Amino acid sequence: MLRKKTLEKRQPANDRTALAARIKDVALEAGVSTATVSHVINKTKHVTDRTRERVLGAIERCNYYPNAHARTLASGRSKMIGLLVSDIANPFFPELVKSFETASFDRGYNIILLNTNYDAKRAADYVRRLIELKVAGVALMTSELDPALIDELARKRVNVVFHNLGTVGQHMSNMLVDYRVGIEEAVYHLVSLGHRKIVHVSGPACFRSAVIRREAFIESMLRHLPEVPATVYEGDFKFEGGRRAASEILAGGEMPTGVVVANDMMAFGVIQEFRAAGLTIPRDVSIVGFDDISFAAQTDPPLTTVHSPRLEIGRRAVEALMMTIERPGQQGVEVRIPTYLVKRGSTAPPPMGAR
Amino acid sequence: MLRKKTLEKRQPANDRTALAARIKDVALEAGVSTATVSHVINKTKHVTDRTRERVLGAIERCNYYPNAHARTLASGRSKMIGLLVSDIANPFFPELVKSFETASFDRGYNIILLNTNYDAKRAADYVRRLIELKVAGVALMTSELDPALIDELARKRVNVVFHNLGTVGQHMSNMLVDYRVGIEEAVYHLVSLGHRKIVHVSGPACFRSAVIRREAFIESMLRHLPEVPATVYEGDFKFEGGRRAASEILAGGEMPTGVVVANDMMAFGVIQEFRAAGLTIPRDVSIVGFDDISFAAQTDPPLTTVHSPRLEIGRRAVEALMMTIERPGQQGVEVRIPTYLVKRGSTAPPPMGAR
DNA sequence: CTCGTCACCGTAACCGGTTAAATCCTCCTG
DNA sequence: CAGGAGGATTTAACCGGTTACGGTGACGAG
Repeated sequence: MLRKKTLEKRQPANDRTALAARIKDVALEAGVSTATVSHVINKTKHVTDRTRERVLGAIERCNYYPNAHARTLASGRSKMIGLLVSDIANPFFPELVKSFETASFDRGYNIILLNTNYDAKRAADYVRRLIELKVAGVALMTSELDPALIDELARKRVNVVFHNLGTVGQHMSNMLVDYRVGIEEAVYHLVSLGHRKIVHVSGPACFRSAVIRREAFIESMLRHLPEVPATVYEGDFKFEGGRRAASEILAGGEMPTGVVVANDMMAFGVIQEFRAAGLTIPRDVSIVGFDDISFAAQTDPPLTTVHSPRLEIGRRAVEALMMTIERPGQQGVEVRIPTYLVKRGSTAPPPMGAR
Repeated sequence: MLRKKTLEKRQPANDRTALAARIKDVALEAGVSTATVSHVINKTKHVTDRTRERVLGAIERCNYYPNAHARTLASGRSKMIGLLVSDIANPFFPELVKSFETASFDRGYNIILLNTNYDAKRAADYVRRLIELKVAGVALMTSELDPALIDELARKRVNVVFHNLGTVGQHMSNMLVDYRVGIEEAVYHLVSLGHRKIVHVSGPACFRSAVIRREAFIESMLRHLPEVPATVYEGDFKFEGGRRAASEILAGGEMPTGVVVANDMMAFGVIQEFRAAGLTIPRDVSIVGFDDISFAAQTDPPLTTVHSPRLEIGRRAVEALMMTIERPGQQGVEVRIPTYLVKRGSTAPPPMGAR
């Protein structure tokens, strides 16, 4: 890769244009110094109109693309953001990624997407790579994070934004998605329709989000129906888990009239299993999902579900990062994002006999 | 960002460990030159076991992370790949991205995800950024690509892999997904079930993939039912477009017994609209989708659809890129990936009266 | 004992930019 | 007309690595 010595370096700029022109070639072509070219590109110093035009013309003629690596190396500023997600194929993430990407793009940043696949070791490997890349910031939209990693990020003074995790601090922000309000609205919705036998199908206990939703459900039940014991079936956040939970419910003693499910995929599984058993939704049982994935509006019946604002999470996460990137030493922020119920067709008053 | 002069540079390594240790600090700590450290890290030259251990120890003690930018700048080799997609929220892409990411990770590459949102201007902007980043390669998994852009990539000798597009050439490969075989299987499947009145709901004519599927449908019909005119309704690749197409079909004269739909989302729309009109799937009408998105297996009835192997596309795209990255000057490859029919519950023999 | 070879390691140029500080003009003021 | 003042440019050090090339010491052969 090293260029041959003196002679070749003196070759006219246009010999290089076919390949990669360097700032030096542009400077030569424009008859100015590399510093001036740099200042024109970055608008870091005032330059005469005439000079600027000469430089811009030269850039054009050389078909010059500044080398981003040389740039960040010299300036210490990078235009890249790392985005860690657990599983991009999980319908929760694509929209989050999309809005995150859009918001980053608008600010001139590129994102490096990292899919941990729920693997903590892999997440650790990724974090190391991101540090080596000297990224401007990292968004950790996953849950499987070793505290040691977070320490490492803190030591390296990397700007970070978490998703329902770490405490905020120097260059560390947190997106606090409030699952509670959504679950509360869901339970209240069913209760005000007249339901009293309401159960919950939760996610796996190893997911923090699942636990929070579960606890929120229990709390809400206690608030609205203190005399009814809150029953919970554990699923796996997947379609099959929903089916299994539903068949457990069917096998159990008393049939509930309302089910609050911890995510939409499982809710679909529950619905399918109930249907297979001859029940009609929402006539016999009301179902509430969680997430409001894009499909939820288009199933039959359309799913009543708690909307978790993925677009907003992505956008606000970038904003939070920008805050700490642009003002180093600034304290991070805690952004609270509420969830809310979207009423559709999978809920209705309980059947007469069950009231 | 520039460090203060001479004195500070002489400070002992451990003053820097808290921040970012440089290769120089590691060399000092190990009592060797930076060249040796570099060789140990990259295994580019043989080094005594004793020396290697000293270096590794120093790296450990300094908590040293090599600067990736300095590395690519000096070596001219980058460990990043650009991945352009049209819309990550489109259910076709997440799995593709996932397998692409996994395959890249395994080879030590990081991916930069770029979402063009079907916007050619944006795609152009992205390509420019990627060139500035001197990425090792670019995967263009979108359709809205200006030929001028492709020229630019060719001029800059960037390794590229397309998705059903550009011809292969120097450092340019192509993933040729064969929609034809899948459509053919779909039509043949319906024909052998006894269907004769089969129509197609296509995607918008501005999508190349939609046009190919449409033409494949017409061809297959001509092959199997030369006496029946092939009817096509144009949709938009979205749920709503499916519904609209279905209502057109219902409004039209003769009701078909089989519908081949150009993607699954529209197929769901078609099914919903037919149901609303009192029809039962597949008793009254058989529906075949295209894509085999993960939901397809879990709807009611499960959707018979053409599987388009997204996981394989991602994996093979990375392989193709690696080929041209590792052997520069090598001709690109054309990878042909077939699609195939997955029979599920949305197809059945036509109703008796219609045979 | 001298010399060549070989294995190992260090020196220093270079990658392509940024930017503090120095230089060079031009113009204004006393 | 000398002496700044101040804006436009240039000079050159630096970012943190890689790597061609040269130097050094041990050792075997002549």
